[in-house]
Amino acid sequence: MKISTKGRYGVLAMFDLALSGNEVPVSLKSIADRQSLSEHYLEQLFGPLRKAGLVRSVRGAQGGYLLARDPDSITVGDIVRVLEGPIAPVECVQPEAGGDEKQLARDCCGRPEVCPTRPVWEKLRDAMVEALDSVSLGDLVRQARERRPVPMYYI
Amino acid sequence: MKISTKGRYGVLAMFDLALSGNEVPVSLKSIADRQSLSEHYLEQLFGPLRKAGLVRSVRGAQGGYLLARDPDSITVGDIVRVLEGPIAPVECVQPEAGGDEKQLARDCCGRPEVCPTRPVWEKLRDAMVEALDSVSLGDLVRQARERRPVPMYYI
DNA sequence: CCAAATTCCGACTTAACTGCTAGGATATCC
DNA sequence: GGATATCCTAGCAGTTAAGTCGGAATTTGG
Repeated sequence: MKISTKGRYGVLAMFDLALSGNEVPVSLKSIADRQSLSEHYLEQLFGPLRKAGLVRSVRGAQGGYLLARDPDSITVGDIVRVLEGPIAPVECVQPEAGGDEKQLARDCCGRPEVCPTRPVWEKLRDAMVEALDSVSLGDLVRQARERRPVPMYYI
Repeated sequence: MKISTKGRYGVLAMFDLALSGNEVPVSLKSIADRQSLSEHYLEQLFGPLRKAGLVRSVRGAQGGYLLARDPDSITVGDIVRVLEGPIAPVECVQPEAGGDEKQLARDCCGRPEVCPTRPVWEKLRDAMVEALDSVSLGDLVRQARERRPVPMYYI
């Protein structure tokens, strides 16, 4: 029941990007240094994030990444879905909503009748989706600024 | 973000136990047959479940397992915690409640200041705990009976 | 135009975990 | 006493997690 480092590091890196203002590109190296992550490993995460349209890249010296959208419009759920796949505690409740749920319900667990435990997993899935989609990068940035007023040189 | 087969099979097997009335012991073999699971694999799950006090065992011929408590007092969360460990999306929010949360908060992610993404994981954890603890075996049994009125021989 | 910085891409590695299976000891009912 | 069970420990093949490595392509500053 854990999310992997992909999800954790991905959210942290995206938070870092959001906190950095989004005016000039931010290099993975600087993110890796600030957040104590492996630069090479971050590369693996930003490929999918770019393809999913959550970040834009700028190649070459002084290049890096920028959020592709407003921080308030990017939820933690968006990031997790890209890096970890569909938010679902078990495969048979993966579509997350609508679609061919009805059909899935019948085949679930390889039995013809409806799986008796399915309702719990659906409830769990919905709770997870709600929790992750209700928090945006903008929210995280504002929370962080409250705790540590402004990124300034006190010392 | 998936729960493993331990959790899935465990909940299904406990549901089977609850559905079976809890008057005579139910053997793992019969559960395995009904739910299409491996008997040997179920054994691995019922050791911990017994040690955690969720089921009682009766050894010998005509033996098997019984729920140790009222089906309404055993939640899906109880079962999942035994078989999958603490319900928490990341390690640094594991205590689930109270305790030395404050202290953990500071050391989280190996940095001295508070981890900026921690609030999301706490929110997710709480949502998961609430979803899993709000459903009992009794609830599942009643739901199942509604759909398939009574376990009777129709054919 | 060159060198440094940086994204981009794919392969490789190591360790741990998952999902079983095997075999046997012990207890109990008929 | 034999069939039926739980109990316990070990092993094992396949997958995944978490990174590492090396190098190509692209851009900027000097």
